[in-house]
Amino acid sequence: MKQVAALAGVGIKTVSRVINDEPNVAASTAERVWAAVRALDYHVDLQAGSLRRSDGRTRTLGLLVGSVDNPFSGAIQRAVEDAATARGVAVFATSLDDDPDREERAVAAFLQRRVDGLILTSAGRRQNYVTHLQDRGIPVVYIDREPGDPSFDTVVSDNRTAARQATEHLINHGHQRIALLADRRVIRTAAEREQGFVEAVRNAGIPAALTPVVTELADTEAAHRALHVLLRSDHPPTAVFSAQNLITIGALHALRDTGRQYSTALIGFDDVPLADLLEPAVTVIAQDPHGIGRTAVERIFARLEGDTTAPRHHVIATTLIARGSGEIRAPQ
Amino acid sequence: MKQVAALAGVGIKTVSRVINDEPNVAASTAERVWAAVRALDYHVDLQAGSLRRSDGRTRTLGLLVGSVDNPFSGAIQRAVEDAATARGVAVFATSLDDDPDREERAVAAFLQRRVDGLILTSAGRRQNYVTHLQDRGIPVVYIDREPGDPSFDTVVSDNRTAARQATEHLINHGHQRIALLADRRVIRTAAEREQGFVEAVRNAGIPAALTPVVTELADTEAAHRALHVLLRSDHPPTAVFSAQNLITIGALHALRDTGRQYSTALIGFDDVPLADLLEPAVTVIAQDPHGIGRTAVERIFARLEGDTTAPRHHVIATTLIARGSGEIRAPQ
DNA sequence: ATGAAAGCGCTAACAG
DNA sequence: CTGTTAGCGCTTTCAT
Repeated sequence: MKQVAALAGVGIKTVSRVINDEPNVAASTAERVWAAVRALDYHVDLQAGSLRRSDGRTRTLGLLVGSVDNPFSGAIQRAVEDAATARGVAVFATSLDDDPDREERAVAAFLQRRVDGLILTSAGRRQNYVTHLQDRGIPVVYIDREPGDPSFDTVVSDNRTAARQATEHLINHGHQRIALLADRRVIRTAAEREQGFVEAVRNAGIPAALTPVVTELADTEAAHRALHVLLRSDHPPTAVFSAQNLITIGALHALRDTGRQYSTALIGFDDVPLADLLEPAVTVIAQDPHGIGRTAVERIFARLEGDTTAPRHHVIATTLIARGSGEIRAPQ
Repeated sequence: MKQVAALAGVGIKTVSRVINDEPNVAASTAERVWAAVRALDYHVDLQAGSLRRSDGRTRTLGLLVGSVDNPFSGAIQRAVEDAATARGVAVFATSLDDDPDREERAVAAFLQRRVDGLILTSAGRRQNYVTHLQDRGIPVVYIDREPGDPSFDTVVSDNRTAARQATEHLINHGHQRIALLADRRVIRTAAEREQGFVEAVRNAGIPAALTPVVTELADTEAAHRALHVLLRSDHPPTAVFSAQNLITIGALHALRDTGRQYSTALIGFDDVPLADLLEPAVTVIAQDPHGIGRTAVERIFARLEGDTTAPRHHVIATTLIARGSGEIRAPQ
């Protein structure tokens, strides 16, 4: 900036004024400054500026998602990026991998870089960093999973209701022997989806013995194996509710292996790519990751702009998309 | 940091030494400092530090990909993140959307935040920012597409050879009427894939009249419509090479619409999710986005660690994965 | 309309 | 082994 000032023959503060579009600069002066900026290909140092700026903002956000390499997270990230970029804010994106240690390290890394706000997926375990965030006045929004602390803004899907809806859909198509395939119970969303499943089954008066519940399925392969075993058992399920997208993919493989894809009903939680091109096409409960991301980032910016109202708990709608696999009727 | 120093009863520089793990601090002093750090939940300000640090590093990288909401980009981003996080470096990820203006703005935003290095996908048009990057000594790696300037490190797939290989695969299965569906020609990779296609067809002595080339397909819908028209024509292609993943999805829809999925051969460039579960399963040329990301970030760190050897041009291997759709033989 | 001086939180250089 | 001083690039405050 000093160099720009020298080249334009003005004081350093005048350059600052021009760069930041502040008033009280003669048009001719501004033009000389811009010319110098172009000549030197000068770019302000936003970080140095934030050190002295009264609001202390770095124009930076931290985003912690399941994994950037996952369509659900990717859609969230894209929504956040779009809103942030429009306001001149850049986004640090980090993957969580459902690991509480990673969560803690990621938040520490964000703090060391003085992000203006945080959008976080929590790995579950209550972290003690959160109280400090409150004190520091850094806006935080938890997405996808409730942190168990109602003093934060949250943006989630109603996992329990959606899971109950999916299960009722299967029951309405005549099924009783319905298997649940779910992720590890420590993951809050997995537990909520299991609750919804159990409620639907219980409300319908179906004996628990008919509805095997397999949890702790951490990846596609585990889901594949688990369903394979169930389908080969003496009393195989006539319908399956797979409570997460990777699990759905494992379930699809197992159904294919055993040739049951046309006779066993399947509903998956989370949409899967190309679900409509499979045979049968896959019925799913679709979340709205774009809506989740957009809502979260809007909340952050509202807080940054001074909104001090009570924490908001947004529930983003899910949609049951009937494509065929979920409408296969139970054998008589 | 001043507060920590006060609480620990030491000078500010001693705190700095402890935080940065520098030598010449008594164990007992260090322990007192750490206690104060924990008590205040203190986090260094990396940005303030970089202002004064001799190497000037911000421990930050800029990554520009097609779109963070895209499996190919996501895999690249994940690989970059993993290597960066391991070294205490955070990553700004931004989406390009094949828009030269976005490219320019994204690079400017990275520069204003003083990233240590840049991993870029270029939107094509030669940008004049690049010369300044060179002068400034900021390491840059171009990925996915050659920038046309050999003075940068690059990490790409051999699009032309891979496209030729895919086309030859179709020819070897007896096809002559082969259609090419491709993206806009201004995108360098699209042009290269078209070249490979044309070479293979020409080498086989197939008349150009038999091999319709449709380019400028910017999205799934356009590809869907284009192939639909071809399949309904008097002399429909017996094989299709779709030169990008969204185009492949559009092609799959068109084949399904017209009931030709079992009689028309298809090879796609880029793997698509669940390709193995479709019927027939989809044969593809798979790129290695993880390998691209890993190689690019390693190049950046090598340059940051002082590697001043000539620019390297990495070509990451592609793989033809034969799953069925590409092995459908031409009708006699 | 413009500029000079101070200081944000930190690390480099040097002194003790 | 520890502390003091200066200054990174910028914005704030205040003077002109």
